[in-house]
Amino acid sequence: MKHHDSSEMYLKTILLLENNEGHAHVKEIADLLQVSKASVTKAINSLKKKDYITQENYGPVFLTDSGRELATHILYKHKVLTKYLELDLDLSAEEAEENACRMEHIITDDMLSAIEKKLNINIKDEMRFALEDIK
Amino acid sequence: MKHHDSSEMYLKTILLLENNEGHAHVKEIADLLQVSKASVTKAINSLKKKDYITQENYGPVFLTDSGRELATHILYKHKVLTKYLELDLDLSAEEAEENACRMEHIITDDMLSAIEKKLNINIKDEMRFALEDIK
DNA sequence: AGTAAAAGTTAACCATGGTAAACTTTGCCC
DNA sequence: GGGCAAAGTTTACCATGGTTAACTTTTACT
Repeated sequence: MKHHDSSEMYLKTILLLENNEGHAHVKEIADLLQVSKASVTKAINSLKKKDYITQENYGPVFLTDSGRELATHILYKHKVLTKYLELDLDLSAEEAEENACRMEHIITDDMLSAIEKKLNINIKDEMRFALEDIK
Repeated sequence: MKHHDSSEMYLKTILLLENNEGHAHVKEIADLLQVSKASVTKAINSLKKKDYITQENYGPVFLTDSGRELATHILYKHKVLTKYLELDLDLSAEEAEENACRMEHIITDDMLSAIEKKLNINIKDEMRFALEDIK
């Protein structure tokens, strides 16, 4: 039984901050995810070890290519799931967001493909994300 | 950020064992969930504290009323999700099972209601579960 | 009844992911 | 440029949930 992988939430948040603010600072990440700065520093160290981000001491965080790729994929899943839950299950925007956020880390690739097929859209083309996408 | 709640998996497994075998022993739970007996003993102690199960030392485990209620609800969610994923997303039985198992612990009540509405069935009436429902 | 195997528990350990409090570094402003 | 506040880090801690190894209890067989 695996534990929840919180690193995906951090990556997603960093991507959104880079895209929207141009930089991802510890404080901003902590505020968005509602965790302490100490938790962010810990997560950063773990992500650095996996080469998903770079950071010089006391400076902001930057996604590496592979980090950006992963983060983008998670955000993509989030978008697809949100749309799907709204269109197919008639969930409100908030409910869809909430459930997408919980599901994006756990669904199988096959399930994602099935949803893409059902939506019959390519959300990749309209990938512009807002900060509210985190929750 | 909360960690994964594994207690739901234990409750579900105990319910299935009670229903199918008439008893839930540590060894059986460990085998089904593929964890060590030590992990099961730990989980049992935690579930006892929450009054979801009873157990005398070295004996089998029994669900309390509230434990059975919770376990039944989780199993119900699992069934509903599995059916939904099969019917609505055309997932194979295995893929549906796998994703239902991951989703049953995290979806909101509103999402469950939406799925029930969409399926327009009352699975509660046909609640007879098999051991394969765990995964 | 004696004993060996199976079942269950305990102890010591590991990793993850969170915290508060104390500390260091940075940046800004007078 | 001195000093203070904000930002970032480190330290020491907590809980969960897993492990192996060693121990205890129960069961089952001859």
